[in-house]
Amino acid sequence: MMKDDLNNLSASGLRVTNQRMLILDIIRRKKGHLDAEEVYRLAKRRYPRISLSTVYRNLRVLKELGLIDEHHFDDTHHHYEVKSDIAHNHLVCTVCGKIVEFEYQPDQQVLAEIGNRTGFQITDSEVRIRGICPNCQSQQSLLQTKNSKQGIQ
Amino acid sequence: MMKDDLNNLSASGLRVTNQRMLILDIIRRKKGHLDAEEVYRLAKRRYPRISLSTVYRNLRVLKELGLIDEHHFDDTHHHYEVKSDIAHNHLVCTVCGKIVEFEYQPDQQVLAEIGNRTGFQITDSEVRIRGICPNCQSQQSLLQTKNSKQGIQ
DNA sequence: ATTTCTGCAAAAGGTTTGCAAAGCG
DNA sequence: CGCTTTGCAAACCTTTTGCAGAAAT
Repeated sequence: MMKDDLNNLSASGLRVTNQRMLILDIIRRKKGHLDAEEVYRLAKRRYPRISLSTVYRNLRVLKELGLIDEHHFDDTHHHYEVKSDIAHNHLVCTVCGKIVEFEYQPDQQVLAEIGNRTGFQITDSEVRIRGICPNCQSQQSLLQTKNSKQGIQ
Repeated sequence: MMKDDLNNLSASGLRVTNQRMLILDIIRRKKGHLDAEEVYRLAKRRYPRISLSTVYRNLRVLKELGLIDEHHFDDTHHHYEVKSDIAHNHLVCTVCGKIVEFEYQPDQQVLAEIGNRTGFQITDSEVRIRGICPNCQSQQSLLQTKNSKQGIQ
């Protein structure tokens, strides 16, 4: 836990509880994108009596504090990740849902121009690429091979 | 309704029902992004006995046929729009949820390079920009003016 | 005639909330 | 001690599903 977190919290009249810090720590340590259920599962290992609603409540608090970001990659779960300064873009596998980050900064002038044209005050941007991950590609070709042997199309 | 739609549907063994065509027509006519509830509301005006579950079922069918796209901009609703060939990127207002489209094509070489590096087979990309729309900007400044007069920070 | 589709109502599944007790400052 | 936070259970809300009757091919 960093000093800044304490400042962030107390400045907002929020309290530093074990549960809160635990949840933040879990998201920080874990590379990748966790959903609420996964955070809950990991949190219980270190603090068994934590409840799922506490996880949800704190994910919201941390999001509002700007310490974490919330994404909606698919239609079922929200995903959370640490907020970072570098542009974090996402590659999403349309088969298994796997998410891989990559760095890429769209042309700033183009963004500014879009802001001007639309009147939007731009806060951040993300490039999202959809595709099929290596693992699912090989599984699909296996499946096709198997099916063609059986005469299934 | 276009001839192609009939071909698409019958080739898949699907039937051309009033409800199905109505839903497709509504999404085609409406500029912007509708959620299921809005499609339902609009559909009922033209076909009052349609049910919400029929809307959901057909949104899924049309999505699987590739006639419409589904997006997850916020944490509550799915949004649907006609599928188009040009890259359609989205500007999302973080205050009111308003969505504005814009055209912009990220550098193809860069995308290909990301595909190579990660092993993903890329199907499509989208640039998503978050910001505050003109309308919400003016409402916020109004609010600030009002609050500062009352001594609220 | 056969198969798909619809409307209704009920279920599912992720997320939120009310409340009394516990915990932080 | 006062106010926030927690755990539990119940509520919520969007989306999905089972089923019997209606509609399309």
